[in-house]
Amino acid sequence: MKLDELFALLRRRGFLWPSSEIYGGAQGLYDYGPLGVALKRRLEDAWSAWFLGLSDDYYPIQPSELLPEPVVRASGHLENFTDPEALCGHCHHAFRAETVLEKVRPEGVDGLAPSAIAELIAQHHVLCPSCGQAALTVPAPFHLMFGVDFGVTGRERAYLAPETAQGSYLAFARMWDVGRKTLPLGLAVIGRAYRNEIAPRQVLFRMRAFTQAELQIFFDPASFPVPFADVRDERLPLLWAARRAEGATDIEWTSVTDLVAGGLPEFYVYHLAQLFRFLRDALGYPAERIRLFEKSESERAFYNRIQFDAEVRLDSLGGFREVGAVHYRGDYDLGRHSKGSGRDLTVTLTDGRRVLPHVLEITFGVDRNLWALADLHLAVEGERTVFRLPPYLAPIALGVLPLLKKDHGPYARSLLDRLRRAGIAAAYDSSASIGRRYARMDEAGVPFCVTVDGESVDPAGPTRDTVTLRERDSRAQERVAIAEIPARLADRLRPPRPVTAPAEIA
RNA sequence: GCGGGCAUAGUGUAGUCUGGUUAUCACAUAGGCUUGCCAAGCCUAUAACCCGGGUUCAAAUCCCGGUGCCCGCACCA
Repeated sequence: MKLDELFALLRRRGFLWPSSEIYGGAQGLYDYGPLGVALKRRLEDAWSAWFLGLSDDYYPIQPSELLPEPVVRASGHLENFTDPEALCGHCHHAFRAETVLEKVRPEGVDGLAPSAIAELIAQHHVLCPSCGQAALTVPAPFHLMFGVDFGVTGRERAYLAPETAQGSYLAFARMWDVGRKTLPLGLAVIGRAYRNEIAPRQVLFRMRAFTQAELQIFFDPASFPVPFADVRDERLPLLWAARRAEGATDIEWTSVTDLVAGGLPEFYVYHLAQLFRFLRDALGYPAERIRLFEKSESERAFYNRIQFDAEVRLDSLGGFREVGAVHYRGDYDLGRHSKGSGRDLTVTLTDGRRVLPHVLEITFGVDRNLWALADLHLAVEGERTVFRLPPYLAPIALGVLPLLKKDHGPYARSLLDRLRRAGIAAAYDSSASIGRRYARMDEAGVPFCVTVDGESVDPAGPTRDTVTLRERDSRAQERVAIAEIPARLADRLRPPRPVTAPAEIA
């Protein structure tokens, strides 16, 4: 489906729409409606079930979304947007103003206002290094982070977190004390992050406020044991940086054991495989639409030693898009915050060694994956539109429909209540024809419907208290006793957990 | 930010060039009749000219400015 078409459908059904819509919309901001909220929550629950299920030493936390200025100074985020840029109005290339002006002003341009820099460029007739035209302009400084006044004096600054990871680094010391004082220690955050993107575009893929699910694993660089047997038979769809440099774009399915033999650390490959499995097995992305894109040294941030982005091929966005990643960040983060806070963040292990833990980060874009779920599972099949979400992700699990509103409505109402009490996210619909209602349920991704008919309410008959249970994907119907419904659906409404290898028996 | 294109009910559209009655049609939505398990039919209802200014007796229509979206480029620690 094309982007416009998919977005229109999601908006019409109340999954999501542009924020401040009645004012024409706010760029890069989106609101979720009832179905969107429910889908997002189930996606987050599925993520938690999977990644917290990897180890008893991985814990959820919920850090603040507001970071005091010293924190973002230490993390490096503050310095990274202070470089004024010079843009060429002719060829549209962008350059660091400092680079362009290094000959006429060797002391640098730090602290100069954009207007002052523009004046320097004009005075010295600086030409565009790329096309040679005198068309350089200096736009107002671009702030990646949203800064806010903090405290009553207004002199202190705080920033909306540009990534949730920082909260985990800040919480590490506390969680070390709270926990079992062993490594590895994983901290999982599902939270909002904020970036003042230059050009928000492509709906949920470039937002100014978005939700990330991230797992930061702190580990001893000398030893990070993982249950590698759990993934030993897995093959991963890789796109190597070196092969890309040669112009190749084809995916190479490679076994995880070969990856380890090729030099990647076992702990890295294990978690990369788990991310791949989550996308394929829990979110139901077709394996052939997933690829693991290795970032070359120049493409990744300097502190990332190994980075593969998990990408999914989406028709609505015309190609592969990043939906998650695994970063080996070394000791960069704790090192920066150790220096910035003045607090020693090294820990003493049981063998007496003091180490500054390294970080493995598994990051996952919640909104992006919500979009990917819609792109990959929402299908127009002739007259029919079906949202084939895995049942445990469906916003509504069960539709309760009276075949005839008058005759079966009251019974269906009380059935609805009973099923809700059993913990099933059920919805009632009595309007229009039964076929139309099934169609609406299909479009909203409801995996199951029960229909109350004359047989259900027949006081004497043997079919009393039975209903037809309809499955979205097959449209098959079956007559079942009401009492059996919760048990029948329970397994299919629970998100999957990572598969573990059977214990080896000596 | 730059270049190009687009903007009419919830969705898709007619009307715009060539200004002129109450803005077209379909689907969707709500209620009713009918119907007894897959978007059937009939009746009724709700609902739109992106915003601001200008020209004109009169603007959805012409002009200017703005905003938003789409595509490409740039940007995306």
